[in-house]
Amino acid sequence: MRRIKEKKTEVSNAVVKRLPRYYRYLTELIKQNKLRISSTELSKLMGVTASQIRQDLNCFGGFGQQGYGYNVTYLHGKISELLGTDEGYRAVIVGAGNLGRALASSRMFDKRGISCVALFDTDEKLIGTSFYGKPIYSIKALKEYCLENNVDIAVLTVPKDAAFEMASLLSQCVKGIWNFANTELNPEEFPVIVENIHIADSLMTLCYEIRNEHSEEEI
Amino acid sequence: MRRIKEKKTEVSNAVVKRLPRYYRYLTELIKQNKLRISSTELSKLMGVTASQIRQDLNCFGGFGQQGYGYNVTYLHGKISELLGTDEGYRAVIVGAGNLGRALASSRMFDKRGISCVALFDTDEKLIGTSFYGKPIYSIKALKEYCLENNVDIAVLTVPKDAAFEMASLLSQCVKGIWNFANTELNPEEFPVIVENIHIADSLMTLCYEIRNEHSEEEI
DNA sequence: TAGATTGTTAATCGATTAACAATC
DNA sequence: TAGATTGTTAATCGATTAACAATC
Repeated sequence: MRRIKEKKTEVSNAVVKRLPRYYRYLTELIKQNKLRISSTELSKLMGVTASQIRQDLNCFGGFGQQGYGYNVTYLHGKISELLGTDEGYRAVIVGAGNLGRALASSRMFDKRGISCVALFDTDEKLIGTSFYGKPIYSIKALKEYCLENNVDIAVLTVPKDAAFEMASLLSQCVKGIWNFANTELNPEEFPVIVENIHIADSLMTLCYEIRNEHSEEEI
Repeated sequence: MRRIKEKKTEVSNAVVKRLPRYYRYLTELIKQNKLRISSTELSKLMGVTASQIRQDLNCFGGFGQQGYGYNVTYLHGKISELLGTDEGYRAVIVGAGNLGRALASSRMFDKRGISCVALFDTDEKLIGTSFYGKPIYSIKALKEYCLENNVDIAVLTVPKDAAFEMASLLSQCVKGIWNFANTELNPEEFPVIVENIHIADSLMTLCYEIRNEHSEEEI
């Protein structure tokens, strides 16, 4: 029998949510042919403290070198690994409406080592066609397709009312659901990883800030 | 001379970012004809503590009543107000690509009291046409249009390279920029409210979790 | 070696939770 | 009135920052 758990006292959610941002900045630095960077320099670029950067990275092990800083390519590689970009994850988009198609046409997946392999919909007019080189299949074929093709991730862009049922089905054939449907899927109810995304929440935050900025002046 | 500031010791960002979620749950409760709700009941529904709900709401004043709880419609109205849904904000979409059109076709804006009035692009083939009843204009007309039509919000869905220049222009004619471009606009550099949104970050978080869930088993 | 910068511990800060008096 | 539940203060918890010894 092996050891019980790897997790080094379980990395906090706050840290995990910052990883993609590090990933983006490091990708940019590589493009600029930057070879090394210190936590202080990166902190200025990103608008965070150097302490936070060192603390964050050390949750996963020592990626830097005293007196030198961090090797940009090496660090980028390590963070990519943490985020699973080298796992060759495969994704499908469930719901070929405007949002589903916008996601399908973006280079977001490719850039992160994920293959977006197909779309699924109920619309007979769409089934059998393709979009940006990706086939659109009937939702009836979804489960079988995912199991046979080792699909890891389902991007859920169906109408609210269909979301729960679809998530139940997907729980049986994928590892994670990226949910754009305008309803929250309670992660406890599904035996897979669920990430709910509510784009409009950020729009409302923006409105809150606009409103507050301007009401201050009136007082 | 009036008082210096309204702000009741400035509501924390953590609280503000939770408001849209309360808003969504309350909208749902109204649909279900629920008249009143206690913080305990709502906490179970949302998977947070009752303490947090009461604490959050009290940043903005007493919306409840001892011994009774919260009137759903009243509370929904108060939160709507905080989020500016009754301000009649007007938005334009800058960039009529797949994402821009997906946003333009969604009911997200209407549902939150925001009028999405037009799209802008550089593509001559699109200029002069309309999409979901919204006109598509040349980006050359952007500034003048925003000023003349009292546009409050610009949704930025242009390619990365054009984002900075566009944001500088928009700073002169709108109150807030909702930035989907794959680059971060430093809010300090622009004299308007900027909300950067990186959809793919949430996808990467999902990948991180999938990867960690499954690697645990191997140990 | 001297200088730089990490890794890591300890101190601080802020956010969350618990508790309960106020009051409907 | 008695019961329920808020508003609010105090206690706890966790996350961020500061400091510095380790070391490249």
